[in-house]
Amino acid sequence: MRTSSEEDYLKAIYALSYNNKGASTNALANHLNMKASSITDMLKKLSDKGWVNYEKYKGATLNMDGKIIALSIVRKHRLWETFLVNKLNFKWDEVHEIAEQLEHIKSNELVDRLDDFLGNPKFDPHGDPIPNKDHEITDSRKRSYLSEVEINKDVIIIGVKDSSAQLLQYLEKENMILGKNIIVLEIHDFDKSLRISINGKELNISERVAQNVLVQTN
Amino acid sequence: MRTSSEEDYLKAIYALSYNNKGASTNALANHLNMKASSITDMLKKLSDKGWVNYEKYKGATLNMDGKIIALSIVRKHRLWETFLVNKLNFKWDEVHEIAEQLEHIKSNELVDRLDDFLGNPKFDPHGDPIPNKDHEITDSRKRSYLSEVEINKDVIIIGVKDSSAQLLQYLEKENMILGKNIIVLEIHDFDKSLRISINGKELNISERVAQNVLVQTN
DNA sequence: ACTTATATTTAGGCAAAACTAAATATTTTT
DNA sequence: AAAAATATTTAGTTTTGCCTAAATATAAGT
Repeated sequence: MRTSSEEDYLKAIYALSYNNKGASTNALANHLNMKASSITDMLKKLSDKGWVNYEKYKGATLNMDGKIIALSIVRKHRLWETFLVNKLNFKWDEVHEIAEQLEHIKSNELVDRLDDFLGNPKFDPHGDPIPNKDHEITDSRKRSYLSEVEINKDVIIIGVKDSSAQLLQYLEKENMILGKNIIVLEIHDFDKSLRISINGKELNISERVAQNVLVQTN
Repeated sequence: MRTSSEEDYLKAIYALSYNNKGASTNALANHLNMKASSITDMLKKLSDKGWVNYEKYKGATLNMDGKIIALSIVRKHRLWETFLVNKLNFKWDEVHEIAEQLEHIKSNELVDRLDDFLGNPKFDPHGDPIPNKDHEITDSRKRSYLSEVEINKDVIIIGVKDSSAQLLQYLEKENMILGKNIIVLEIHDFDKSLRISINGKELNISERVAQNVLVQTN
């Protein structure tokens, strides 16, 4: 058995691990809004429980068991977000906090039935892939940030990097919502801002925004 | 703000309070599977927080604020049970434990949207009334236990008293499920067991079972 | 009413998960 | 390579919510 708190740590380590590099104590403390000493304590515990590889001063990586748990939490989080948006008509910027709670509900049966009820979605409302029952992510889409897309290529919005309410509300206002087609018309040399076409309308957006909008390019 | 644990206590006090009589320490300890000393601790705390009237050796009652919280938890529990049965096709004996977790999810918006999504049900799958947004229970049905129904009266199953898996599975097997019509044909003097008619079929059930089946009599 | 039984509270303790402050490692800069 | 800066760990506390054991209050039986 495991606590919600332990699950949060495993998810954080998963989120902060890139290309086989582990998550550092400070990165975790920052991500989880806790003090570094609390992280050290918990990493020892997670290591004792056999979910995490931890060596003093060297950060933490997930082992197989830990990764499976982390992916099952991510799966639950993204399925619940899908439920909230698709069934209860929440906006995509309103669901994160609630899903943070729902992801800790314990019942495999529940998750799998929810998955079926939603029609076994492959992606959540933010465009992030949903791990399947076997904890695998099979995402065949070619994705990149809008800031890196070549000119005149037709792309589809599939998500955001920063999912803060501010950004999501901005996108909403500009009608840059999930599933919309976009063409990058021009990139201004001066500030790297973009002129894009969406719904036949033209629109300028900053580099900052473009760096946070995830698009499908194939 | 309040913890899940505090919510559990408030719900328990609500459940154990009959006709203006409060809940005793031991009754609460028994209901919550805890030791009496733990109950005393928490009653003091809940009293300090202004939700509970507590006097040493005299048990606890909910005040207005406490009652509203308890009813909001009951509301969430019963709405989630309805969701699990009506939307995810769980059986009514499988949902209690999951609903015990879901009832602690914090978001008024979520509860109200869930309520709408389910079509504002008045009763949960066990036949218990669901408090509305204003924490009111408006149950106009005349209900009684099957053991108390007069002979030859046509009644409808609306719930159970004991919601243990054993009983629910027994009822399922005998096809005594929610919404079914029943007529009590005879009550045997010897052991107070009942011969009933359900779906045109006749069937004997024990007094014990009849005492736990809730029916609508009007 | 007095004794026994039961219920409740008090006192002290423990584990989880956070914290602060101080000590120690590691990394970076000069 | 030494000094300074940064990162991490250790040691000791705190709060929450439970526990056990002992003390006290209330209720029941004769």
